[in-house]
Amino acid sequence: MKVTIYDVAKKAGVSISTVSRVINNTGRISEKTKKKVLEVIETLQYQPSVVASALTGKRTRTIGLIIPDVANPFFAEIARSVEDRGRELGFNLLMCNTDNNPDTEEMYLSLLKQKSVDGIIIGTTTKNYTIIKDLLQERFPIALIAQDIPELTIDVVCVDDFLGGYMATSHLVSLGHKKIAIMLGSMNHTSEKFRFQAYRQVLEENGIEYDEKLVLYTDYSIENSRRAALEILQSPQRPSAIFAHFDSLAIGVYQAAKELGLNIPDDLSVIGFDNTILATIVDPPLTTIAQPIHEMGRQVMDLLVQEIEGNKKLKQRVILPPELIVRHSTKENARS
Amino acid sequence: MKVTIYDVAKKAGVSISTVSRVINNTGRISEKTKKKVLEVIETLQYQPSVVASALTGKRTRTIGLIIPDVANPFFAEIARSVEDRGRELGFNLLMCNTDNNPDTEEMYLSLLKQKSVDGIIIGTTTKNYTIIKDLLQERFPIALIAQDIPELTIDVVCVDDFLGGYMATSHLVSLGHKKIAIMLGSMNHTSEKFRFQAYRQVLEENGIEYDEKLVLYTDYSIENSRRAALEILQSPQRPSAIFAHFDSLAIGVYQAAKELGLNIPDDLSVIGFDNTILATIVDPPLTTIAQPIHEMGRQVMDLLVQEIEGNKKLKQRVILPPELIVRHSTKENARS
DNA sequence: TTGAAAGCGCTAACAA
DNA sequence: TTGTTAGCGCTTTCAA
Repeated sequence: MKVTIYDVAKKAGVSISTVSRVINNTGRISEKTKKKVLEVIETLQYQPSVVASALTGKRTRTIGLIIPDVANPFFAEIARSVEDRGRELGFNLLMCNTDNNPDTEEMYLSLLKQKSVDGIIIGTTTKNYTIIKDLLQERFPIALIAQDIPELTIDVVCVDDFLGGYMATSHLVSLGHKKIAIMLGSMNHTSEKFRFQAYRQVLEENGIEYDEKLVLYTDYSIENSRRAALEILQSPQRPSAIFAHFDSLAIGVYQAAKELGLNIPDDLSVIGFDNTILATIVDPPLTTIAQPIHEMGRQVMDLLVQEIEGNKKLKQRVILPPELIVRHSTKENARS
Repeated sequence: MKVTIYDVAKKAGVSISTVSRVINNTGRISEKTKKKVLEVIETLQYQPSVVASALTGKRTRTIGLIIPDVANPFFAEIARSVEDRGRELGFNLLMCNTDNNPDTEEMYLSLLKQKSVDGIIIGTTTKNYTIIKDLLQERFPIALIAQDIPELTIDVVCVDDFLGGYMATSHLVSLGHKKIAIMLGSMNHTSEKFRFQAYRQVLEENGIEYDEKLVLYTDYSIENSRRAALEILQSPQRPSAIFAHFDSLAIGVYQAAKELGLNIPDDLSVIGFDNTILATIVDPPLTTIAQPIHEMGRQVMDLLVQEIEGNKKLKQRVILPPELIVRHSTKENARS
C-alpha cells in the first residue's frame, strides 16, 4: 500500500501534524524531531499526496495550457517556454489542444476547473468570451498568450503585432516593392487585425494604393496558402512581394513559387512572421518578424503565478517588441 | 464558494449518496429523483471535484507524458497524437520535457506519482532503469513510446527500427551508393542501435566494406549535424550518400551541402528518418523513413488505458512498420 | 430506492 | 514544541 503521513508519524513516534509541519516547513519544530521525521520520510520513501493536500485547499501546482495545436511549431515552442518557466516555479502543465474549436475549448475549460488547476493560460483565438468573463469574475487566475482580447481586462502577454506588421511591410516597401500581397490565416485573430492595419498604414504613408485583391485569405494550412499563392502569382496583379502572417503560410508561398518556376527572392520577396524553426530551414532562409517566444512564455507564467499567489492587484498587458530578422527571402524589387 | 455535492443534495432534497449515484450512474435510482437531481445539478452548475473523488480512490484521469522536448517536431507530433487519443478516452496529459536529462526525468517521475496520475508514457531515451523497474514492480501503469528497453518487460509501441534502417540503407545501395555515411544522435538510443545494425547488415549483404570513418556522431542538434557533415564532406572519404537518423539531422546535412556548393541529390543523396513536417518543407523535399506517428500515439494510449483499467494481463510490444517515403533528396550515384 | 456514516490523506486551528 | 481534531468533497459499504 501507499505510504501515508500516518505511517511516517507512527514510525517516527510523533503525530501527523508534526510530520505535516516538517514537510511544509511551517511552525516551529525542534531540530531533533525534524531530523528524525526527515529520516523516516527518507527510509519510507514517503511522498505526500498532492491530491489530499489539494483537498484541504492547497494548490495543485498544475496549470492548464490551452493552445490550438502543439504540432504547430509556433505553439510547440510556446508550450516549451511556458513549461520551462513552470518547472522553475514548481508548476506542471496540463496540455490541451483545441484546433480552435470553441466546443473543445469549452470542454477543456470546464474540465480544468474540475481538476482544480491553479490557473489557465490560453493561446487560442477563442470566441468564448462569456466563459472567460465568468472565470475572470470569480477571480480565477487566467492569462492570455500570443493573443489579445482588447475588450477584456485580463493578463496578456503578446508581441506588438501592429509594430510587427509595420516592420514587415516597411521592410518590403524600403526594398522598392509596391505590389505587396498580404496573406492572412483568419480575420478573427486579433493579432492579425493589427498586422493588417499596420500593413495598410505603411502603404498609405508611402503613397501606395491599397488593393484588396492583394489580400489573401487562407486557413492556417500550408496547403491552402500554397493554393492562394498559386492563384495570385498567376493573376494579372502578380505581387512582387508577399507578407505572410505566419511562417507556415510563407512555406506555402515557397512551394507555389517553386511550382511556377519563380525564384525567391529574385522574382518574389517573401516575409513571414513568428521566426519558428521553419524559417531557418527553408531555402532560402526566410526573412521574418521574430516573436520573443521564450520571453513570452516566461512572462505569462510569471504573471499567472503572481495572480495565483495573490500578490497582484492589477491585470496587465505585456506587449513585447518584435524584431525584424532579415535572411534571404527578401530583396530589392527587380521590376521597379 | 464552489458548489459541492452537499449543495446539490440539499436543494434536491436528497442525500449526498443519492447525488453521487446519479453522477456516477451507479446503483438503482428512481427516474423521478434522478431527474430532479440532474435538474438541480444543471441549475447550480455543479461540477464534481476530481480531486475529492480521486482521494477516495478513483482515477484522476490524467496521464503523464515524458518526452525530451516538445519543441522538437517529432515529439510535438507524438504529443499531439497521444493527446488526441487521450481526449477520446477521457484522459488529460501532463506534459514533461526532460531534454533527456536523467535528473529532470527522475524529478518528474516522482512528481507525477505525487500528483496521482493514472499512468505514465515515456518517450525519452531514459537511463533510469531502476526507477522504471520499481514502477513496474508496484504495477504502476507505464508505457514506452518511440523507444524500447529490450531488457524490460513493459508495454511499448515503436516503429521497427531495424527494418527502417534496413529500408533506408537498401534504398541508398539500390541507387548505386557505396560510400554511405550514417549520422547518429547518440548510441544510447536503442532505436539508433537497431538502425545502425541494419545499416551494417545491408552493407555486408551487398559486399560493401564497413568504414567506421563514415559513422558520424552528433548530439541531436542541427548545428552539430551541420558541423559533422561539413567535416566528412570535405574529407578524403567524402560519401556519396548520408543516412541521417533523424530528419532534423538531415537538415544539418542540407546546410553543410549548401555551404560547400554541393547539390542535393546530384552530388549527395540524403535520407532522413521520422517523416516530420521538416521533411516536407526543405528543398529538395527529403526522402525519409516514415514513422506512423499518429498510430503510435493512439496505440500507446490504448495500451496504457487497458493497463489502467486492469483488463490486461500481459505486457506487449507493438512494433509498427516504417515506410520509405521517396522524395527528391536521393538519386542514383553519379560517381559510380 | 434511499440515507447515514466511515474514511480517503492531508492541513490548520486550537489545546496542551 | 507538539498533539488532537475537525474538516476538505467525494465514494461506498451497510442499514433501513
